[in-house]
Amino acid sequence: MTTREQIIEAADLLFYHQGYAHTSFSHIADAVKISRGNFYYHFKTKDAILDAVITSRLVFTKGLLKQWEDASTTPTERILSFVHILITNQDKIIRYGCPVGTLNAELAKIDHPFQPAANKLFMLFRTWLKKQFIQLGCNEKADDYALHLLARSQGVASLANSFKDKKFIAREIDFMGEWLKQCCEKEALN
Amino acid sequence: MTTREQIIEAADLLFYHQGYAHTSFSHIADAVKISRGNFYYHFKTKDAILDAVITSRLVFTKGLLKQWEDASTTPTERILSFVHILITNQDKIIRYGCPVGTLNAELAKIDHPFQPAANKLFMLFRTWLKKQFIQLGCNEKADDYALHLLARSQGVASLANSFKDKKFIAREIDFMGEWLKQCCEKEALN
DNA sequence: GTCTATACGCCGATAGAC
DNA sequence: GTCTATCGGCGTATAGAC
Repeated sequence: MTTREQIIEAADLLFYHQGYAHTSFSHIADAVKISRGNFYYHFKTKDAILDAVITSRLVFTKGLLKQWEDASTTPTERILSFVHILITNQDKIIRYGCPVGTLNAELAKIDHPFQPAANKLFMLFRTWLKKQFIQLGCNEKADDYALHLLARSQGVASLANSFKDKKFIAREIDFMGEWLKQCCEKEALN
Repeated sequence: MTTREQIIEAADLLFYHQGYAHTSFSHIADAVKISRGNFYYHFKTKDAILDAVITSRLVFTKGLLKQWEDASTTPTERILSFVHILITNQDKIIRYGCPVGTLNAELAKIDHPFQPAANKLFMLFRTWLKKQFIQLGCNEKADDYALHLLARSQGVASLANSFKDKKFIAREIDFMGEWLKQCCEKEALN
């Protein structure tokens, strides 16, 4: 792995764990075990690292969605794959929150020029979920439902992070499963 | 209003608008129009201001809940009062997110000793909502429903902040109203 | 209570040797 | 490509005059 890739990986993790504002060049340089001076050979500004981290996360997320796409045959199963990241990543979520949500919130708060770029991460999930709901037959409401499920997941991540409660996550996943079932039944009537 | 109170008010606003980490003594001193030196007469450390701000928000929130309690006669109406802050404060939420959620997220991320104190704000809403659901007749599920509604609100605030979308907020409020109606009907059957 | 002056460290960023 | 040395600015925090 090149030094540049190592920097992006370390910055990605530190931005998630400590937040963007709180992470300094020294933190990243220490993590990669290079000097601060060398650091500037690879990235001129802090924003340049953020840009690279967001791009890297976008690539990773596209791969993840593709993987869910290939692993399941029905849209319901695919939507449940999305919901289940709350379980898979529950320890990290309880400790650091949702990586997408917390980055967006932080950048929005300081009015950072890259907030729209970070929002593309949400957009990936939104359009992917919308596609699944269209396949379920909810044509006009597909985008509304996609945003709804995204919001529910964000809310669960946010409260799980504040209350440090795993049982709450499990309960909410059940609620989301019931809601999804209701959606399917409603569509079956039409 | 005393200088101390002015400082707390200015810090409260700045912590909400810019975040805790990003707000410096200079920012607050400028807002109150006092010198940095004078500042330290009132608060020795930055954490001391945070402590005062959290206490102030707790007092304000208790007053708000009491107000909702007095203004409505049915638990359903009271719960809807809670839901409607998303509309009342929608401009601020779109710009800065939820003041409770974003503070909790920020403090959790830097592992700040006052994160549990900030979580008391969520706890106020949780126990108040639980009380309303008990009055609705959902005894065993009251706390689950309280956390559920809190999570839904957090999710809406989070995505509204990222996508800057008012129509989304209105739609989700409708969904929450439907959900609440379903809760009532379910209890009426028992 | 309020001010100015000041200490000291960490920040992002640059210059230049190897 | 990697390093050390260094800059100017801002951060928290203190001392002491008024």
